[in-house]
Amino acid sequence: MLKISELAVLTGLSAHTIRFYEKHGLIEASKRSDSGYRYYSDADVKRAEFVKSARNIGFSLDDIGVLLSIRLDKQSHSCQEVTDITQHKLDEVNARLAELQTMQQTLERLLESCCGGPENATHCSIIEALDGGDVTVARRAS
Amino acid sequence: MLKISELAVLTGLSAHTIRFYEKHGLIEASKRSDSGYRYYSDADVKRAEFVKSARNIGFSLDDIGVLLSIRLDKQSHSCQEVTDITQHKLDEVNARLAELQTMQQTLERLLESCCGGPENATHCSIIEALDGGDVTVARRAS
DNA sequence: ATTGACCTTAGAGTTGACTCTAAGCTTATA
DNA sequence: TATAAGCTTAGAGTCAACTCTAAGGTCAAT
Ligand SMILES: [Zn+2]
Ligand SMILES: [Zn+2]
Ligand SMILES: [Zn+2]
Ligand SMILES: [Zn+2]
Repeated sequence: MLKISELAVLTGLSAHTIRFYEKHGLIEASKRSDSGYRYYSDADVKRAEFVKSARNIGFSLDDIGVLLSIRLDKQSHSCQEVTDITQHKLDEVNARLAELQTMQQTLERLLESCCGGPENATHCSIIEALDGGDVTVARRAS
Repeated sequence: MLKISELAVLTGLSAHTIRFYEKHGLIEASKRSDSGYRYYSDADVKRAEFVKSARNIGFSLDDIGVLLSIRLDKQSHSCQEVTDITQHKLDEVNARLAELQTMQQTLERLLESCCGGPENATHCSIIEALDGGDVTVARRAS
């Protein structure tokens, strides 16, 4: 049975974050000492590590809640439910990637066009480009 | 001289957002009617379009404030100041791109491994992978 | 017995960029 | 002239995921 700071070291989450996740139903301490201290069993640790893994991949806390409920009762859930969540996340990631790639290209193009020197910016092609409005549009969809 | 809703149509920003940007020093209405209505000159429109362009590229409102002050007095600023901001933004974009690409790969790998079918999830390789913790790590740096 | 490190809680604060509300003027159209 | 559409303000609310604070209780070691 680990104390919260030990679980924190193990997972790389802060104790604050662990309590925060508990409040949102993601992590549990199966035991409490008489004084109220949280104690985490092996199963609790596994669960916390599951949460951390899902978080690392980029799943939202809400998604993780659903994934946890599937993990907890695999019999009552299908692979399709799991792939639905995963595919949806991938779609989000791809959409954001496309936006960022457009931004990247625009920024690179702007950097190439500007001399970057110490002289004054009266001739600056970046300022000109922004003034002209001839920059590619790529704004957040979500 | 345009009213705020006309500027909104022109820029694609909402009137709310235009007022919000004004509060943050990004957009100005050079005239007000006796009743207090904002009126935007051609120069104001250009400025608003500059802001919109910079926003489209992904610059933060703070960055845009700096870019505007350079635009306003090009004599006193250098191309280097402009490229510094641009390069810094590009660095951010590249860092986030790397994270998202890792997420993308992991999600794709997970999706390939799962049958996605309607049968129950007792054998689900996605849940297994999250349980095992063998997922690539790619979390936000900023 | 006294440090000092660790734990508890409820709840407030942070970030960035909006987004909306309420209450009340103003202006344009019919 | 009445109705609707549009404008004003200050200020509150939203989102996600933390992050921190205050005030106090607990525990291990000296
Ligand atoms: Zn130059
Ligand atoms: Zn330049
Ligand atoms: Zn399956
Ligand atoms: Zn599966």
